[in-house]
Amino acid sequence: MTEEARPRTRRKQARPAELLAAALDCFVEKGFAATRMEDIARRAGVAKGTFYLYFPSKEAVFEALVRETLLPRIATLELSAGVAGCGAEAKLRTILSMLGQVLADPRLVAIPKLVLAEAGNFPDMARFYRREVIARGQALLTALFREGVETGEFRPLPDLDILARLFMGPVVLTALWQTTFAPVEDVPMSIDRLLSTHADLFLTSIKALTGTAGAMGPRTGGAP
Amino acid sequence: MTEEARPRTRRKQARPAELLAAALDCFVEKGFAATRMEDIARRAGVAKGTFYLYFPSKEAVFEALVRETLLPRIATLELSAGVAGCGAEAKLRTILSMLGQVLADPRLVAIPKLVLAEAGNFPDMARFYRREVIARGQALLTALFREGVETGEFRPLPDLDILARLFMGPVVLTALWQTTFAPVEDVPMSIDRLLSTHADLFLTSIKALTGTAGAMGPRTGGAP
Amino acid sequence: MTEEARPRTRRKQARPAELLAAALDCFVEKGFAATRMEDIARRAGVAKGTFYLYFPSKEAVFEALVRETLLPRIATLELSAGVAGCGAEAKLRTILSMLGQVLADPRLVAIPKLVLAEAGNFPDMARFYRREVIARGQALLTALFREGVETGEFRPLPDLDILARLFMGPVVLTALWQTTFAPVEDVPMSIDRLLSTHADLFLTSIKALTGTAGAMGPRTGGAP
Amino acid sequence: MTEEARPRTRRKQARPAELLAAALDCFVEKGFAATRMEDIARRAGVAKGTFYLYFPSKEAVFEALVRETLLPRIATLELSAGVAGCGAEAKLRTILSMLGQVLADPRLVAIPKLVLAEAGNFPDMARFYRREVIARGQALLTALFREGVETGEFRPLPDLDILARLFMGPVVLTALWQTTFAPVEDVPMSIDRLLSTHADLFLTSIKALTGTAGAMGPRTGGAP
DNA sequence: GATGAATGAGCATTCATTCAT
DNA sequence: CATGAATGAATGCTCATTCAT
Repeated sequence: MTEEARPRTRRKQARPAELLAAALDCFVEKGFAATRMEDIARRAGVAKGTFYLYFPSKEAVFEALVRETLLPRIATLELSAGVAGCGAEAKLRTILSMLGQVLADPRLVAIPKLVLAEAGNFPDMARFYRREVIARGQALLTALFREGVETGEFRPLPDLDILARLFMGPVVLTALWQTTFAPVEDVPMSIDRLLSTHADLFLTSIKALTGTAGAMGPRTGGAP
Repeated sequence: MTEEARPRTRRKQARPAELLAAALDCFVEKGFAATRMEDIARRAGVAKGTFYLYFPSKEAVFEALVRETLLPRIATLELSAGVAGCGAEAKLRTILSMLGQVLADPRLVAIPKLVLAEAGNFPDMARFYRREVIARGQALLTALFREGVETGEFRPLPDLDILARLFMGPVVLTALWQTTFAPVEDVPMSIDRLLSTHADLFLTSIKALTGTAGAMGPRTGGAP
Repeated sequence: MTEEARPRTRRKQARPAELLAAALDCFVEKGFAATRMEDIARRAGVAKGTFYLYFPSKEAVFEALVRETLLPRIATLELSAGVAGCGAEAKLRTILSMLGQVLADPRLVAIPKLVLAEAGNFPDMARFYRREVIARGQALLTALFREGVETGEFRPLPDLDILARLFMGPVVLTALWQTTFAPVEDVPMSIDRLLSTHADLFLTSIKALTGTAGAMGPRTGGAP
Repeated sequence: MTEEARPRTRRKQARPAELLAAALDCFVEKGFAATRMEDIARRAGVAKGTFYLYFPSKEAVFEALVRETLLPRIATLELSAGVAGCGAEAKLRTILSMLGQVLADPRLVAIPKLVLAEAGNFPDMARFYRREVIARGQALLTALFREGVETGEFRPLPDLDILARLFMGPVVLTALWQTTFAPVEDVPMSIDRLLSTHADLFLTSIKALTGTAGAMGPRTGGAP
């Protein structure tokens, strides 16, 4: 009843999101350039013209998609980095695990991939992504590293920017793997395993020396 | 003399390479989809039809480009990894510095970027890349890690595959940065600095504990 | 009170005229082909669909516009030509001055201009215009010339039809100028001056010789 | 032989003109807006794409058409107005007869008609026409009137600009008639008769009095 | 071999018209 | 009566590919 009460109106409200979802599906499947407007429309269950009632052009959908999907994500990350009461290491591990969830969702990883693939044709989009996603992510990580250094959790660290990039490197590689080779590849990669190994290696590299003996002790397992 | 003796023949021999070079220029500049056959032909200084005497289609150029450019690269890497007489660490650093040279050359980084961007439209190409570039690179790194462990340079390491990925992560991220955001970005990133920091962090993480006390000592700088 | 008593009814009565006015505005601004139904509707303050309650198609508005606007005009001209008590010359001058008013009003000249521009696409409209406007105007002028000849105001004149066309020529040219080049042109043309010069030249050409000597002698051809 | 020697080359040379001719045919038949690119191409006997090898857009054909057709015409008129050895009256009559030929050729009159009809959508074209056709024509006529006044052929005339417009009025009206109502009308109009009557009336109005007494007396107003 | 004119399928976008609410 | 969301046919333009010279 409620659902069908005013279908016309209800649809009207839902349309943009439906179209965006359909567009994402298409982009994921065949890439931006190879996706025809009609594909998107048909997948959303509307006629071609209907599309243009909601988005003025193919590029516009792309932009909206990036905007709607990425910004909430990064905001969430920023939030979780801001909570007090736990150390920098814990926050970094949390971030990595949240990124792990993104990496595991094909529809979510697809967006950064699209931006990368189409950046040449959409410089504005590239700039937007750089400013709103990368720069914010980098700022977030840099702040965490500094926090860790200041609290003594991490040893003195130069080049926090570079550190942030090294931290993200495996994440980016995995994103690419998931979007590019996973569809073509039977042997799956364990994202969690990779990320937790990354966390272990990376964090022990930058952590302050605790105790007397070998810092690597715990990781080496049975080292005498 | 010999070189210019039979210009017609010479040209005929050189044509495919000239066309590939022209194609790469175009792809770097405007991406695969946005490059028209005529662009490539004109840049190579031939007529549109001439192109088809050497390559049957646009896709074929792409494939040839990847084949011709990537395979020698990876072969070189394999060679340098094979030479005896130096430790695994030294070899890993050498590889990183060779990759650094690739990263610094826009025309070279462009190719993996193209593969990534167009993988969706060229599954065969993705498979080829996965098999001939990634798998071989991974095998190479895995072998090096194993070598290091066996010689006692590195501590016992599980999951060599994952390690290889972690090792490549920052390289991939940098490649993407160079091809995607560098053209749009004024603030340049120091590739060498990033890679050497990566080498330092990563290698000390996996190296066997030398000496008695804190393994991180050297890196911490002022450790007593 | 009466006027506002039943606004709904009132609006319903006024709608067609409002829509026609809006349509005319649009046609004047951007031409018939470039005017979208939505433009007209929005300018009239109604929704697109409402338009179709009053006019079945875009063409229909056009036809109604011509019908509603032109017929009263020509009727007025016919009336003023019919009044007795003044000579043919006076009537012709009156007509010219009435036409001058039409020429000075952009919204009025626009209609004939539209008919001309779109005649190819609306043969029926062209026929209607030819029959109801041109033919009646021509009949009116022919009658006036004949009247002048009969009363001795004008000299004997052959080809009254041609004369009517010559009389209207400058009017038509001015209409075109106003609708086509005036919007694009800074140097304005004095319509009144042109029309009065036209009246002077034209009328003295056809008037009977007054005074003693044959003023028009040369023109009469065979006068010794 | 010569004709078919190098058909490919020959066609290449002839194509633009063929396309222009085809376009004119289409425009004459259905107007600019209603003419589809494919109509033009098909009528020229080529494929749609071929059209774009020669003209970058629909508008471009229009412009080329106006340029190629009108400019030579007006140049011819200017030439014939420049020849010495005959009076201003003779030259005006010559001009009128040349215009008569234009008016009699449907394909020729169609062009000014198109300009008029589409001026709203192509302000540049309107400006071009105004500058290159109208202004030059007007200058030409004005010069002729001045010449006649100076040689004593014509009586002193004020407002030469207005005179030029009055002279052209019937020509313009006829042009419109031919393009707009003639296709819809069975009763044809004798162009020659109209133009020669126009010449007679108009010229005798402005000619100097040749007889004894002041023929123009009445018109000059204050002549004693 | 080399050329470049010709092709025509393909696609983004527009807009008059309909009809469920 | 009024609305405006939905439609889909229509059209300008692009570009990979072919082939006569």
